Parts: sequence; C-alpha cells; structure tokens
Amino acid sequence: MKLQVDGRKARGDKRRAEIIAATLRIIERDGVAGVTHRTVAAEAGVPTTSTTYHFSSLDDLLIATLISCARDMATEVYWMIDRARSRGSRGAEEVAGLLAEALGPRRGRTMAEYELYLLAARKPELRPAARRWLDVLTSMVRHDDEVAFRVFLAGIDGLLIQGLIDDEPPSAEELRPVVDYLLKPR
Amino acid sequence: MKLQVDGRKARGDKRRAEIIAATLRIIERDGVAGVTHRTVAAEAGVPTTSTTYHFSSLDDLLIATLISCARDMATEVYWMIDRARSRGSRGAEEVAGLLAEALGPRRGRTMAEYELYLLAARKPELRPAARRWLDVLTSMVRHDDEVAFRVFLAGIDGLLIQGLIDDEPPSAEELRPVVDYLLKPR
DNA sequence: TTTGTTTTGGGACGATCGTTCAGGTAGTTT
DNA sequence: AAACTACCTGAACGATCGTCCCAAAACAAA
Repeated sequence: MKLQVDGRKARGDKRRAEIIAATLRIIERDGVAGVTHRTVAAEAGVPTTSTTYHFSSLDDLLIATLISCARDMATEVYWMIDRARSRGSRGAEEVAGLLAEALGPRRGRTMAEYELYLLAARKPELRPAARRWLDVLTSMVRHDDEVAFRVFLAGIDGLLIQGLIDDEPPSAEELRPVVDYLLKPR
Repeated sequence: MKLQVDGRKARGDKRRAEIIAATLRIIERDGVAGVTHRTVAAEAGVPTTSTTYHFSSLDDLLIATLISCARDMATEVYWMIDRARSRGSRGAEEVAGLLAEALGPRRGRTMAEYELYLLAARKPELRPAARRWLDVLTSMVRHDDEVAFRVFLAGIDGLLIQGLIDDEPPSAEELRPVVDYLLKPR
C-alpha cells in the first residue's frame, strides 16, 4: 500500500489545507456569518469552484475547520502543560497568561472558537469534534477531584466568554486571583 | 405631556414587540444565521417591508432583540432569587434546577442567548445590553467574596455552554455536586 | 503513447438577500 | 373639513448567495 505519493492528491490535500486556513481567518475577522464559498475562495486565492470541489457543502467546510481548530487547541494546551511542568509550577500563572493572551492578541481566534463551539450545539455532526477539546484537557491534566476539575473547566470557559464582551481585555494580573481561586484545593 | 395615547404609535409599538418576539423564535429555532427580514416577517405574520420600516437595519433588529432578551433574563433571575429566599434556601437546588431547565426544555433559548452574547463580542454597540445580564446578577445577589462570586458566574456560563454540546442534557441531580462546589464557602 | 483519474477553473442558473420607493390607509391635530 | 403625521404594504432594484456543468490541464497507470 502506497502512502500518498500521488502528486495529484498531494496537491489536492495542500489546497484543502489552504482553504481551511483561509476559512479560519475569515471566521476570526468576520465570524461564521462571513463564510461563503466566494469569500473563502478569495481569501485563499483560489477560484470559487475550488471550494465546492474540495468540500461538498459549506457545512462540510465548517466541520473541517472546527476539527482543524480543535487539533490546534490540543497541541497548544499540550505545550502549555509542558512549560508549566518544566518550571515545577502548579499552573496558575500559565493559565492566567494564556487567558489574557486569548482575550487580547488572540481575541479573534477565541471568538472564532466559541462561534464554532456554538455551531456544534446546533449541528450534532460537529459535536464529537467540539468535545475533543474537553476530552483532551481531561486526559492530559492530572486531577484527583472530579468535581473540582469540572468546575475548573467551566470556570475557564466562563471567564473567556465573559472577557469577550469587555471593552478592553483583562490583564493576566487581573485574572490571576480568579484562576488561583479556581485551582485552590480544599 | 401625554403618555402614549396616540393610537398610531401604540399600534407601532405593538408590532415592534411582535417582530422582536418573532426574531427571538427564529434565533431559537435556526440561529442568528436564520434571521432575515423575510423569515422574521413570515414568522410574525407581517409583510416584509414592515420589519424594514420599524428597524432601520438588520443590526438594529438584533440589537433590539438582545435588549429584550436581557430584560427577560433579569426578571427570571429575579423571581428565582425570590423563590429561593422564601424557602430559606442557599440557592444550590434552585440554581441546579435552572441549569437543567436551560439545557433541557429551554435549550433553544439558551443557544439563542449565547449566540447573541457572542454577537455582542463582535459588535461593540451590543455590549452594554449584554453586560446588563451580569450587572443585574451582581447587583441582585448578595456576595461577600468578590473573587468567589466571579468564579460562580464564570462557572455557570461554562456549565451552560459545555452542556449545550452534550448529546443529551444533564439532569439537575448530575449538576448538583458541581453547583454545590461552586457555592461552597471557604 | 494511450487510457483513466484527479484537479482546476470559467461561466452561468435560479434563489434569496437587504433595502428602497411610491402610493395607500388610519389616526391626530387644527 | 382640511392638513398633518404615522403606519402599512406591494413591487421591484441590484447584489450576492450555493451550487451545478463542462471542458481543459495535470498526473498516474497501461
């Protein structure tokens, strides 16, 4: 069995990846509402029919984008945990910093993620991909108290979604006491 | 100064309210993406031009819908707090019940609220209305520990948004320990 | 080279979109 | 009664939408 040596399929895969990346940029900038075959194609620099060829419908394109997005998130969290462990930290500082970054420089990306998340609430076929994010966290982070860990995950989500409607993003220092409280064992 | 006796304006206000209610039903059923002048008009049983007459643009209609939605939420929370106080409860049972209801029978409404919430993240003119929800809670609920209260609010949001991508909604009994943990003083 | 498969891309179809306009109706004021 | 204001609505505009069709190009297998 040959593994991906067909130059045609290789080109196709590359283009699919470019289209997905362009879709994510569109969502970051204009939201899911801004995603059309034409806007995505223009962003990716390909003809309009290219997106309809590689993705049988707009829903398929959004599904592929969500899956790609969830994979990116997982690897990011993985490296953050790695950083925290190498410092011997309990993680509060790293988490607060990550939240501040998600609400500041990467605000568009955070909005995109939650829009895709809500889309998964409406489209059942997106849910496995959306749940992967929580699953990855649950499997990667060591936790003794199941309830405390659920509270921690919920708190992170809540802080992010509430921070998105602030006029200016909160700093890591402002978030720190809340994160500390979330992580404090009892 | 006469207070609202002009029959014409009274009719206009009534229709505006009907259009807003129809918009909310559309969002509950099909999401913000399903909101067009035509779908809203059909849902409300009015001609298409009626929605463009009363709301100068689609954005204005969504803003009005979010404001109306936030007001509804505030009164609901008000009554829940009233119920809890009259029972002498600390509120855990009431909160868990409210969450289970929001994720079960009222799931569509909950999705609509978070979609409008995310819309406020993208459109600054919506943010005051979106923030009103948190402000109302903050002013209505007695809280000594500011940090603990922020964690509580974030936790509620996180539990709701995570519950939206479950295949079947969690029961009040399942949510109870998490809510207890959120409310437990330390 | 010939044959078959996959990708590319221009063009176009019907549907639906937001919004505008002008004429008509109902209610208020003078 | 006349003048004025606010609301109502059918028709239509240009723009944009998702999607389809088909021929050309690139590449692989024969």
